[in-house]
Amino acid sequence: MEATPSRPWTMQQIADAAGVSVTTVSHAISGKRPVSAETASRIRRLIDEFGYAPNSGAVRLQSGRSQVIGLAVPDIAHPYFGRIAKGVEEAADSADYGLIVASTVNADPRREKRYFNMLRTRAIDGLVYTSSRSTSEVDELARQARSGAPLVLADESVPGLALPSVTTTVAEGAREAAEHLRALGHSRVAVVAGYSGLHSTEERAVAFREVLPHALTLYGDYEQESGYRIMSDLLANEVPFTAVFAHNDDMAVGAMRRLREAGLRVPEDVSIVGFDDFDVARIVTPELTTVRKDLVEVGRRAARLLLDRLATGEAGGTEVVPTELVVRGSTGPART
Amino acid sequence: MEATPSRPWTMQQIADAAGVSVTTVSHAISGKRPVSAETASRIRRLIDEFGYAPNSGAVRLQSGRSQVIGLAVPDIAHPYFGRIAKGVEEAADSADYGLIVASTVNADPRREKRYFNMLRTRAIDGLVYTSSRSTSEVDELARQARSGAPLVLADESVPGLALPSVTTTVAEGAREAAEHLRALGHSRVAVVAGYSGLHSTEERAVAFREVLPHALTLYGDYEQESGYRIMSDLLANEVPFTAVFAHNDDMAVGAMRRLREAGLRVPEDVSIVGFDDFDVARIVTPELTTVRKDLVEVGRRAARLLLDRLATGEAGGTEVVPTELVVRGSTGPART
DNA sequence: CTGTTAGCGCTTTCAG
DNA sequence: CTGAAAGCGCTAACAG
Repeated sequence: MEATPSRPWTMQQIADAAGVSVTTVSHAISGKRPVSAETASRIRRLIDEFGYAPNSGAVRLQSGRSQVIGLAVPDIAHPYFGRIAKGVEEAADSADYGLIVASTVNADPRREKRYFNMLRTRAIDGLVYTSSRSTSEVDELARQARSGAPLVLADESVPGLALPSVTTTVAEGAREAAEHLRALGHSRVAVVAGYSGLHSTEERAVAFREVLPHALTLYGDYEQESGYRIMSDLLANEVPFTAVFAHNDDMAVGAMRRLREAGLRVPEDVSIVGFDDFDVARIVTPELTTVRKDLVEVGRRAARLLLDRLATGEAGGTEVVPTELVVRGSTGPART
Repeated sequence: MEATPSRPWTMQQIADAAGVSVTTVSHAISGKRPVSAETASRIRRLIDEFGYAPNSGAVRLQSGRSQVIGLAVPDIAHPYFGRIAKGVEEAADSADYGLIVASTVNADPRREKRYFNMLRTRAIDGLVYTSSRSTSEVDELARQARSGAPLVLADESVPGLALPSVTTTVAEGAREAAEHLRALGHSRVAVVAGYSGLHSTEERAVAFREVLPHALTLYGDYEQESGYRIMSDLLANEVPFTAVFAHNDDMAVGAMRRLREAGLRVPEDVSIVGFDDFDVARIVTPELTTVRKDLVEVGRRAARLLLDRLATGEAGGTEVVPTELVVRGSTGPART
């Protein structure tokens, strides 16, 4: 089998075939200068026939732009980041930009620097960053921001970092969840929170307690197992509660599993509210009451913010995507 | 705020600062030619100090290579493709390649052509393709394959297309599932299959019937709802069966939901086997017996196959990743 | 061990 | 409306 595709056509070859100069071919393609109708159509025909496409390296070198943006995520396989990625890809694609995905897993220092390096080599024109908790990252982020690199934060803003960002109304969401529970008569509520270092985790915890001041807050790691474990601890210590608010659906499901194992019924004995509205929320029985977060939209807007900046040169501000409480079967009146 | 990052340093500037020619700087970086130890270290220091990184457009134009590969997936937000993407990214990253993700959703013709176009513009050096069912795609794929484009198929091979690919032992998986059910005494089994057009769907259906020849096969679309719907039809027609084999976990869960609504117990009345071993398999009650597919490994190997080809020029062959039957609570002895 | 020179394929002045 | 020519930043002969 032949190893390498045949050498691609160059603009010069199209020009020769059309009997014009490369300048004319270039302008016929870009439309930045008038070209006689007849010549233009001849060139177009030749381009189609040859299957010519301009060499991206040459375009990039000449223009200084790569028409590619980057997306840094901890784990592309996780549905949470997958959704953000989907939105980013969608917006990038419709602006005719490519999307390079770089994983930030494991805080591997080499990988950590990778996307910033892409920015410096001009492999990408800008970067959508979904925050991790690593402080070395935050330092680098701050440095890049100061140097004016086109950077947008998606989903998670970093306090003290004046970077354009797209977040969601997690505080409102948490407040709504709390009000929903309070309206059902719950007053003793356990909160299964996310990483304690994350800004959005704190926002939720604080907002929730504004409505239910005595909510007992325990921190997990957003994984199902931590919901399970925290619930185990609560049960082992005979902590009295009639409702649980988990910072994501996975932990809610973990908590629910533990409750079921303990012989407690949802929602008769304990009500549960999750966060995110992922697929699991509709798979468990009863279906989960949860706060929906439109992460695809977050990704879409983050990319648009970045693309706008690349187009206009003006760093945009901050956008907020609304959350929405979705009431399903996992919440009911407090047992009295 | 300043709009654009300051113009990056060029190799010439490093050379001037070091008092040498660009050639020497270039070789000091690449190591393709000896450079005096002293000069080399001076250059290295300057590079660090300036934060210099070679312009990727220039490198690309010069070398004809972009150090980026592409991944075409129907939907990056779907955990199925997210896992493949994770493996591909991992392998690409460790070979110092970037990864451009292109979505192929909705069979939008413009998007469909996009990654092939990237190949032609040399924006990517090769492509990992996860098959869709669109025949226009298959034609284009065949054309590209013939022209020797560096292409690797991941997860799904296309019969009649001699392209390097990485698949899984779905037939063995289906056979194992069938044997497991037969050993439990099941003989009337309903199969909730995937898209009828997909090669891997047929493979599973055929292999399953080799063991359980009378299995009634009904085609769905891999979505949970289709499992639900197919189960409804089966029930409405009073088709007798004691077990269900679904081609993925989502459809298994849909079928399970419908069974529960009909008052049937799993596994006492009906046993269920899924496929993939996704998170849902462990969330439902009882936990799902399923055939595990290591999609991250599929992605990893597909990328490696592609990268090897780019490095050596030799198109690799076909690799197969093993599946594994995972027995959990959703299967039990046939009701007699 | 180092420098000079010629491009890679394209866009964009500057001149018709 | 069209061309010639000068680079964009880098690598790789070729020549010391």
